[in-house]
Amino acid sequence: MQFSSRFTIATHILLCIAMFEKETKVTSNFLSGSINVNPVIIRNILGSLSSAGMVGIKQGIGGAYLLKPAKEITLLDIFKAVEKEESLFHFHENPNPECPIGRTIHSVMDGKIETIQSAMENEMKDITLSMLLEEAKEKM
Amino acid sequence: MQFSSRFTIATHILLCIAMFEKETKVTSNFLSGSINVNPVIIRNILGSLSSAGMVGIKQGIGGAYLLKPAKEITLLDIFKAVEKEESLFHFHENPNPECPIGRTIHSVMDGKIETIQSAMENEMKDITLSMLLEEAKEKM
DNA sequence: TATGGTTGTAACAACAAAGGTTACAACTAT
DNA sequence: ATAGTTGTAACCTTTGTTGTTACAACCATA
Repeated sequence: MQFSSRFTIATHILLCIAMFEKETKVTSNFLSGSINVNPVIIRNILGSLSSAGMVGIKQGIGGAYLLKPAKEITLLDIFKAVEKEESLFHFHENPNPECPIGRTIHSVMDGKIETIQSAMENEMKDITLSMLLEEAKEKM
Repeated sequence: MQFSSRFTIATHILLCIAMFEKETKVTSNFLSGSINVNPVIIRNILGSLSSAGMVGIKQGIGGAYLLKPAKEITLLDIFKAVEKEESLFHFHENPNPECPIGRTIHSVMDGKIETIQSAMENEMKDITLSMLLEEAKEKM
């Protein structure tokens, strides 16, 4: 099982906006061309990024723009904008309370799962859009 | 998007084996009772744990047993036994090479994704089955 | 050697999520 | 008024998860 490509697409979208918003109108069609996925999917993801307060979108005339400096947008922000699940892990729901393990597994595992998820989120929190943009520019 | 419950089920299975293998025959039916899922699903997951060298399963007579001390089985071992995907993240496949971002995004993001995944795996590597078993016993 | 409790696996089915597509009303600078 | 755009609804296909029945193969034991 993998995270959906919404996360990498959303990151790609934000990189494109950060890169091009000064010189051109960044529409869903423009983004569709760079990312190579259907413009409707772009618009949906763009909607999530907009709900999360990262981008603004110009009605009618079209075009998306950053609402925050790239330095203040982290991979965690992006991830949370497009992946709505609270927990990474799906716990089997009805362990048998008459079994000593079934009765205790939730209280044992819940904390571990939280620790694991936090480790991942902390790593994401340390990577900003501006870092990615700088790296991309170096490699062009 | 969440990981399948195979991971928590597999952990539950191993805890049950570690807890009960001395006193009773741990069959898929026995496990099914504690975990409260279909025995066939148990048998499939048990098969993955067996392929990964963590448990042995007695043909004909039935019953599963640990092949390693609980101290040497980590949550990462369990996770890898039941989740076969190499990467946690699904990357959109065909970014446009004619766009400067499309051309570079893979080389920029691949390393970040690896870092994030490693952070998670390192955390999993530090939690052993014996730790979970001790905690469970305390809470009984 | 026949039995009975197991395992391993095939073959389904139901359901949900991801990803894609077409279509179109609503919006707005020009 | 027009033309380009957004937001969204309504589909579709594919894949993965979870659950189920069925049954051949296995093996300790009576």
